[in-house]
Amino acid sequence: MRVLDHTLPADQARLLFKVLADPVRLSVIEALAAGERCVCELTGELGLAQSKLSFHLKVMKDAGLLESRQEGRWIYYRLRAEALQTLQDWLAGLAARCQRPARPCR
Amino acid sequence: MRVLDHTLPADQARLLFKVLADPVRLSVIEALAAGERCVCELTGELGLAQSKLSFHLKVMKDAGLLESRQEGRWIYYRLRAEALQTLQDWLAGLAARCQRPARPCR
DNA sequence: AGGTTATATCAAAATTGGTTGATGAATCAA
DNA sequence: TTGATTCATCAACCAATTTTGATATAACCT
Repeated sequence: MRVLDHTLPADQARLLFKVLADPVRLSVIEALAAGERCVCELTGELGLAQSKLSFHLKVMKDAGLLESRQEGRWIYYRLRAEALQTLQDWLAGLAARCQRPARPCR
Repeated sequence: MRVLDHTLPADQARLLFKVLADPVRLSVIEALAAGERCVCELTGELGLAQSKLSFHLKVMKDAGLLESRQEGRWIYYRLRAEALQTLQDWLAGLAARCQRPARPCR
């Protein structure tokens, strides 16, 4: 088994975790968990400056956590369930491996 | 339902995500997935400076992802499977409703 | 066309986070 | 009790990320 067999998926998971590790982004994510929203709704609901929200939406979209569609001058964002599933799978894999006793050190 | 019912778990989740968002910490986690280890084993296996490893172990422990026990002068760390489960549950909760289309924005 | 609204982008400033090397505390063994 | 070993902590430094305010772009309306 080569080291690289791991590092690639782990690194993809890591990028998603990084995205989830920010309070502003988490608040956006929780809002989107209730369903799709346009940017103007999110700024209102969450009380965020527009450029700030826009920055975080881009980070999340680039990481594959969100997708968007345009409708007139509004842009609607939603969570990508696939990305959430990827993370759940990664965590499940980790949890599966982590039940083992100690070897004494020394 | 009070706002705090959410914010507390979300914030705990956020701390766990932060922990998982770092490559050094991920390597520690993968090592610990194979079973409990003492600090000196981890420095060896992962080729990390001792103070660096110690810093990251603290971050992980504070977030509730690791627990430790002392045996003589060695300190053994292990993953808390519970924490992993918390995250999986949190992610599953998000995915449940996230595909609902938006009501059109005005 | 000209004005307005929704969103994105950018550069500078502010903040946060990680690394390093040195020092400290606790345990053990001689 | 001295010296060695294991681990934690600290401060200084450096790197990455976030925030802010300003400006750009594109769609829509009159």
